[in-house]
Amino acid sequence: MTSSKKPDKYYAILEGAMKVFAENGFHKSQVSRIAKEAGVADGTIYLYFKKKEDILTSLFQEKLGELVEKFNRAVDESSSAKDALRKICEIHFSELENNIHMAYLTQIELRQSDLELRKEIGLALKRYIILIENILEKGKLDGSFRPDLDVKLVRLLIFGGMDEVVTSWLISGQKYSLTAQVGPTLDFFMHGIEK
Amino acid sequence: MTSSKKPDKYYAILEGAMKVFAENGFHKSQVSRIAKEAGVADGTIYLYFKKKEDILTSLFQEKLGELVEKFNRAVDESSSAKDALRKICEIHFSELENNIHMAYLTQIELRQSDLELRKEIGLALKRYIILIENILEKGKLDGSFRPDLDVKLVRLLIFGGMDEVVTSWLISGQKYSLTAQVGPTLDFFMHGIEK
Amino acid sequence: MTSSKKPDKYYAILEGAMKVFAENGFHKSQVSRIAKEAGVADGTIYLYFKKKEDILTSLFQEKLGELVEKFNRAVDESSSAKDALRKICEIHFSELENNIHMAYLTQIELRQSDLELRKEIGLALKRYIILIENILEKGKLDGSFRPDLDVKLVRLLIFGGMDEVVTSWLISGQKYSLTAQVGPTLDFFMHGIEK
Amino acid sequence: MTSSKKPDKYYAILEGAMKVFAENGFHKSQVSRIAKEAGVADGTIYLYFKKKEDILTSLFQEKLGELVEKFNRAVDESSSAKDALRKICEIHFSELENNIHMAYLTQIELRQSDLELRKEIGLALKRYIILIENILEKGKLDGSFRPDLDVKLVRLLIFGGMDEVVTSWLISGQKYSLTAQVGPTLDFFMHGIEK
DNA sequence: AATGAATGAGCCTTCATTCAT
DNA sequence: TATGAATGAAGGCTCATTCAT
Repeated sequence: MTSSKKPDKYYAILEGAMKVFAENGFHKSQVSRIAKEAGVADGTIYLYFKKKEDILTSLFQEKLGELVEKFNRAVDESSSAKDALRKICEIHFSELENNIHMAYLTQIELRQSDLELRKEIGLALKRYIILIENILEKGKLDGSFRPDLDVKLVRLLIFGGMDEVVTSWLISGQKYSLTAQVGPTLDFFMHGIEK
Repeated sequence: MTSSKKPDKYYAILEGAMKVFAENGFHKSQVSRIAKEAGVADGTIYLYFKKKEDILTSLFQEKLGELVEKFNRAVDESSSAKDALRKICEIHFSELENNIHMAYLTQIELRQSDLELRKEIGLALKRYIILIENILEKGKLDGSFRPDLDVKLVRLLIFGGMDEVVTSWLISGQKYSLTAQVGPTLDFFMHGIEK
Repeated sequence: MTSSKKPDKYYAILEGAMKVFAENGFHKSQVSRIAKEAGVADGTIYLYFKKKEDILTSLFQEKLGELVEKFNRAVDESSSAKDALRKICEIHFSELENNIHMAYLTQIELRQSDLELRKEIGLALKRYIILIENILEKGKLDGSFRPDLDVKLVRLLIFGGMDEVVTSWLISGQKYSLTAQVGPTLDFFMHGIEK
Repeated sequence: MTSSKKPDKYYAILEGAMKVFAENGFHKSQVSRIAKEAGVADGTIYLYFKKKEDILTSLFQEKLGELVEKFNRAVDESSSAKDALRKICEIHFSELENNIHMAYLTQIELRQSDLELRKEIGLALKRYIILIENILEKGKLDGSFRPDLDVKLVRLLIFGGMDEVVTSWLISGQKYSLTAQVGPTLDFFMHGIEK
């Protein structure tokens, strides 16, 4: 836990930001609005964050940290590589389905940033991507996955596929169940489309 | 060609915008900078576009239109559903690999927009997504693809996978060949990861 | 008639301007809007008027010219100074009551101008003011008006009084009859308020 | 005093605006110029006023408020309706004669506004107009003024007359004494022009 | 640590005017 | 004369950030 000693206001600001960002998007969210939502003065925000953008990245890292914890625990408890992949997909979909603010944050707001910030976010995502990579490696080793798998590539195809499914579901207005897509998604990842 | 009769300045502005957006990102690109790049006066831009944002969406639709043309031609000439899918992936990767500005535009800039704009972009992307869907349907019909395929889901998994591969390649600094990923990508789409 | 040889478009532009100014006010009226209303191209306006402001002053002088004609004829036909003053007031009120566009122009738009333009307008108004002054002088001479009248001052008090009555009527939304005020107004001018 | 608790900067901005408006007119006065004159940053103005136009109306209401105070005190101390009317005219003329900036503001700048703003100004002026009306009513009651006086009309004739005298004096370049006009003006209001 | 009033750089957009045709 | 596409100066307003208290 890197953040265990951060003061309450730090989290209050992050919570306020999460709400305001989700409602208005990053560029249309004023710092003063976040301050009001967090119940602090405008200037106070700058005691905890250097720039407005830092709130966004901190928020992401904080939330992603929690998520990766869950992913790790699930993978540890899994009986096989295939089972681990299913758990990853289950958690990925269910966590975002059950937390719309978080979904907006990851699928919409975090994309609203320039290349530099995107790199930083990519860095934070790395832990998640590597988790998938490890599962793929394990599957290759125990013989359940193809031995010629390009793990660097496939981890992107898997992550990108899930990511797009979530974004599409979000933009559509969450009209259908996201978790119901876990089965068919896993199926595609495992067997592809060829008969 | 819906845009064949647009005056030269319209395209000059779009070209200027493409360059400026790719270099600085949408929010950090001044309209006056685009005007200078296009060789027109600031005000002239507003004879062709209502708002700054309209330049971005028009640019996207113009470029995507050209791309979809290429996709359509390739699919028409393809011998099978599998071949069509390969062509799609080939064009998707090669076009963006050979046009860095366009790649920045689609992978970075266009994501820097609020929900409303994202919906508009999603609408424009629909044509591409449906193209993929048609290929999947065709493969199901001729028996080369699994009969139980959820095309609505798989089209997203395929598009999302390719999209992520491109973004990752772009953010990494284009250190490796994107087109070299076509083979393994197709392989994953066809057979999945299970042995 | 100074304007008898002006081409049709000159008048078309003035008519268009009158309508547009009355609807939106001088500062919120675009030249292009006037051009459209007049059925000419934007640039054509500048063949007849040097600047946007010139349209306003020309319009005023043109219209005031017509009005002063009417005032002059009425005064010529009047039997006495008192009768002349009544006719002035009647025409002043009825002309504006029957021509709302003209009323907006004189009471609202023409005031929306800087000091320099105000002086020019004042100059155009001079003919009207002098008309009132002449009536006052005549009344002094024929003994029907007080011999100690300060005509330079009273002409302003009379004009200003009528002007305010019109403006008040206009701003109120023309809820009552303006011409019905002629009688009491004359009464005040003739006898004042003291018993 | 409704404004007694407004912070110093509020008044500093109003003073700056008064000067700048009087010198250049409302439309030609930049907000940044007012800020500089007031010794504050541009943005500070928007902490106290919503829009540029609000500075104008606030200025008017502040100043008119002060003036109406003076009018009220004078009327209270007056011995008769006629005396009250004289005091009104005296203050009206002398205040504007002794405060050229204020005179420009009321006679020129405040007229440079569209219908909507004019209505707002009319509303603010109401208090003054009603003051005159009350004097007229009082004079009718105590028998010193005509019993058949149309107070709603005459109050406008009186206000309009004085207003025009001030404007004319201002536009002429203040070449003569305005307060010297009080006597003859009152005379006209009391007896009219008939012998 | 906390405040929030104050700052001032920055920019999109409008629109009167011009000029090549 | 007439056009209308093109110009480009100009400025109101926002809002991330600072700093005196």
